[in-house]
Amino acid sequence: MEADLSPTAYVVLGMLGLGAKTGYDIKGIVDRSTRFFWAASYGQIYPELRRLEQAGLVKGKLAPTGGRKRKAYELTAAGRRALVEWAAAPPSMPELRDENLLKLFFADMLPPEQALEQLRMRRLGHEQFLAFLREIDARPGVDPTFVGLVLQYGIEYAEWNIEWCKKHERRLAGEEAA
Amino acid sequence: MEADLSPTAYVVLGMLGLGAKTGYDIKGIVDRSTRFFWAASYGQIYPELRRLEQAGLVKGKLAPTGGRKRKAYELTAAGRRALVEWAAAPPSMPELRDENLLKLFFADMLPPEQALEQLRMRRLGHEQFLAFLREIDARPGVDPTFVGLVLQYGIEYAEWNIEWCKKHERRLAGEEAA
DNA sequence: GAGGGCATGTAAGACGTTACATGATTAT
DNA sequence: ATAATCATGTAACGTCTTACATGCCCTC
Repeated sequence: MEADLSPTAYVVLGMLGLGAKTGYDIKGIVDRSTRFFWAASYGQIYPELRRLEQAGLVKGKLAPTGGRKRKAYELTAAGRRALVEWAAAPPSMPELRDENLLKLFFADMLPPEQALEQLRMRRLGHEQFLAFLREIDARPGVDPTFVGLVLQYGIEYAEWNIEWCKKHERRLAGEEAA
Repeated sequence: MEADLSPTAYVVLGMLGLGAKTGYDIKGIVDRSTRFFWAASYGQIYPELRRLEQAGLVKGKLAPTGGRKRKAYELTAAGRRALVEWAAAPPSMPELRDENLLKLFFADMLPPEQALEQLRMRRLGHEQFLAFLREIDARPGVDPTFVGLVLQYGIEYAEWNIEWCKKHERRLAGEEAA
């Protein structure tokens, strides 16, 4: 019905749907949840909130905490509809953006030992990432089903990557020795 | 040593390193290789080639095919150094961009059956993606080690995603029935 | 009273996509 | 002939990051 919005606009709508109130709030939740597969900065969030308000998809009211300026937003009925419509639409072909994979792709330019080292470092990156996600997972509080599912996805994805790197590290190290 | 370049600049350098000659060439190879984890359009490639030439990292010479305008590029020594330096640098924390995962994250907004349908569609997307990669894999021609490794990564990644979706489809379908 | 968290915002610039425009060559 | 492929490019627009600027509230 309405203009098509950017994925980031849906992040904003979605976070309001999950109970975020302010722009600051949204940023905080994004940083602890979606940021590893979809990040957002203040420079996007605040202007986006205003655009969405103008489009009638969210409604904000001033809700200062003492003397501290604060604007609390809510989804409107139209905003909720837009969010649901987007969430139900069929997903497109997977297309991600992984700079580290790009480095690996061009690792043939490196001497073999350094190329292998790239693989090890990729593994380390995912090990750190796994630790980060496990920490989030350990926090008390019950997540909605799919929020929890995606966190679980992140954990299993990191684990899978670690195993994948190990497997190919072994293989390449063996070939190099041979 | 030199200014820091965008990942896309390294895609251009890297493809020249792998034997691409023209901008058109680079685009074609990207579309058949890195585009699922790093895409690039003509609107980036041609201006980037000129920037890189000005920076002395690539060198182009006119090499028309008959009456058809054509400019063939090569890496300079400095260009090769810049590429190797980047490829050897430690990778950063994984940060990808997956809009479909975002939809899944917000699927709690949907009625359970439609949410489950999102999971099924994510699986279908990865099945198509797998078919696409297998076709590339079946083409004759020997890829350099890490180019082949990353293709293998794509295939295993898609397979893993398919299994992951199946597992959670079963689980959620069971819970829904219960 | 100092530091950290809460809260809002902007400006500049980098990055990237889409749509358009043009034309030669090769295969059917 | 005509469609596909080779080949180059630009302009407009949209997206996103970074760095900066501001100020209140609460805890130590």
